[in-house]
Amino acid sequence: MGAAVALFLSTFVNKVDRKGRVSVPATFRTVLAQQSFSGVVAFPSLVHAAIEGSGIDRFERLAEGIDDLNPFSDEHDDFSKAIFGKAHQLPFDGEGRIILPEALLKHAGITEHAAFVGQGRRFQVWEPESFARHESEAVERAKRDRASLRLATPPRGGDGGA
Amino acid sequence: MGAAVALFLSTFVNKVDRKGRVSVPATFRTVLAQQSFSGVVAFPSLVHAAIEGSGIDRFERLAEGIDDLNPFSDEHDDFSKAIFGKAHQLPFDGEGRIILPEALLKHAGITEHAAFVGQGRRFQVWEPESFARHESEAVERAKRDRASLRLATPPRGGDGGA
DNA sequence: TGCAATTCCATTGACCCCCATAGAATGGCA
DNA sequence: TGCCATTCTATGGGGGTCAATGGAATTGCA
Repeated sequence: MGAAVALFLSTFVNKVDRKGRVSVPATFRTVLAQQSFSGVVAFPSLVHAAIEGSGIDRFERLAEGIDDLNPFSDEHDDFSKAIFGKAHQLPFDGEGRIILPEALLKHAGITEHAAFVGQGRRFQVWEPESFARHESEAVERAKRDRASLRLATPPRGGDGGA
Repeated sequence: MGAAVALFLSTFVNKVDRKGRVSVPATFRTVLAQQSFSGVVAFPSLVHAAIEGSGIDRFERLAEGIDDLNPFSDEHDDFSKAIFGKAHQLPFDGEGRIILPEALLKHAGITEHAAFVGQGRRFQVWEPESFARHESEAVERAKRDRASLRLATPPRGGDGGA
């Protein structure tokens, strides 16, 4: 096997069992297992009904930035509460599963299945149907914005384009 | 045991028993137990009705920082009184509990339950309901200002780490 | 000797480790 | 090229362990 790529790619839907356990996709696991904490760090997305996930390394760096810059500033205090305060360390069990805490499940509306969506350096976990809707809406928005973008472009002198 | 993570994450609400004892969350404890003093250093927050907590190491660094910068300034004097003068060293008992001093309990309005809020390199202890109110505001502000967070994160290339 | 604080012990319930199974993917071999 | 063996992933379940909590016993101090 080649060197594992440190990126989270593609989407996997796994089952949440009766105990609340979910298998983290194997390709995600190989990225996460290399880090100083063997598991996932997860917190509720500030904008979506979804869970944001990444390895601990990302958080260590974030903490450095926040703490070193200004340990007593109010803005950083807010961010700390919104992110660190709501983050959870979710260790892998022997089979590479994690347990999603009640608060996160609720925030994302997850019950039976969880969709792991790769986003490069991090990933999100969604309720599958909710994600499907979000995805199609995103496409719709893209379409619409694309149109308005054209209308918005000021008519340049010269040729109108191809 | 996995590699210990040097970050305080999540929020835990624990009970304060009749003797004033509170269990420090186990994940916090593992961070704190590695340090030169096995316990918590706590002082009243300068801005909130909450207790600021961390390990002794961070406190020592803070002391160095303050002292090195300007040992004879008024600022230094004020800081020393506001923080060092009101700080307490709270040792763990055999079960990993601490006793919060009366002054700190009163400052935070804590009676029956205490919420330990992870903030990365440090943490805060709140009265749970009081925290719930504060938290939703903090999250709102964080949402609004979240663009600036990106600026705070140090631009780091992906280091593999060992 | 009495009060307060610390240490020790006990209980409960949640979580983690171990084992087991099925299906898919991979590789080897004829 | 097709079949079989091996490996790995996803999933299910049971039991041991540890964390949180309460109370008793012991120590220290006035």
